[in-house]
Amino acid sequence: MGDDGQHTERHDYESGVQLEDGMELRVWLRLLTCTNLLDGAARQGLKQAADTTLPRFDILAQLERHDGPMSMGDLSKRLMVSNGNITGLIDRLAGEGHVKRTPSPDDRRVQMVSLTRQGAKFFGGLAKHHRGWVEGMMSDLSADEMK
Amino acid sequence: MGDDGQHTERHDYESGVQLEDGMELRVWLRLLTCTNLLDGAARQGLKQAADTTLPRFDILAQLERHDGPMSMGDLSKRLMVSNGNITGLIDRLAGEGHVKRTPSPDDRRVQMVSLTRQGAKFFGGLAKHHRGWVEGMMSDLSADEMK
DNA sequence: AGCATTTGTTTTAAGCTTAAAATATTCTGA
DNA sequence: TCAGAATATTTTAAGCTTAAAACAAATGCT
Repeated sequence: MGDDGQHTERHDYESGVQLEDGMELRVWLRLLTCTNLLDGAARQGLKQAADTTLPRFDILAQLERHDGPMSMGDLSKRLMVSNGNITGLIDRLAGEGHVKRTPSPDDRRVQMVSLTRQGAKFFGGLAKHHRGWVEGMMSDLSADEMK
Repeated sequence: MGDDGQHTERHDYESGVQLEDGMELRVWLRLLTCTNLLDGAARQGLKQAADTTLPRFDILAQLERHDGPMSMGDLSKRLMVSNGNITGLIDRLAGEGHVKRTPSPDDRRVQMVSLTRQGAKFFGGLAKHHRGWVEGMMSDLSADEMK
């Protein structure tokens, strides 16, 4: 397959005429493309390793770090995504038995979410795998650069 | 590439137990969150300014830059997304009158996509607006850093 | 107490994304 | 020539995401 014939193509838009005109725009688009690629790689890894997804991983990570139940709203704020989004993700994670919902005793509007034992165990293995992957990818960053 | 990676890890014992343990993972998650936020901001801007989306913008940008029809496959490779994805996006852009499909005369499997006059005009205004936005966001990057 | 506002969650509608299956067409080698 | 492999696109099923509407419950004000 001729997948690698990109060198010739790359030449024509990085050395083009309006270099300074669209510079920021191009950086921006390139940046988006890069993060999309990394994202895709992570997604594939999680899918293959444990048949799960990045958003679910994020939620498990958040719950594990918090060490105690969190409300739907807490999760929504912490992960900075819409609350409707959290509802669906927790539905699926609960269906898999990784988390459970418990109505708050203080406020009947609130659902508290916590890791099940199974979920904690699952995340343990997952984090180990994923950490290795991320470390490999970041091996060229020093500790300072990370900050 | 492994300049100083090992050294830093070895000397991290002084700063708490799990600091080095989850560092990369945390950087990774933070990074994802950040790009999601930027992405969301861009999405909102495009939505409000022109009732369009980032993926559609990307396609228009690609078509404008290429200056001539591109096949579905070209777009798919260039934007590095699945071809099924392109199909849907082009459907919508065509519905809006911004692009048009033309069967290739050479290969009856191929659909060539090109900007309509309306699409080119639309993208003109869009790029102007979006460039301003991106420039504002990148005002703290030097030209070297962009590369 | 009673009514309006606010807050927490879910539902809905629309769009983005992928992987995999289905189609249609072209290319290739016996 | 013609069957099988490769290529280009579309379709399908599933999941993620958001904004906005709908609900439910708590809070505040009079």
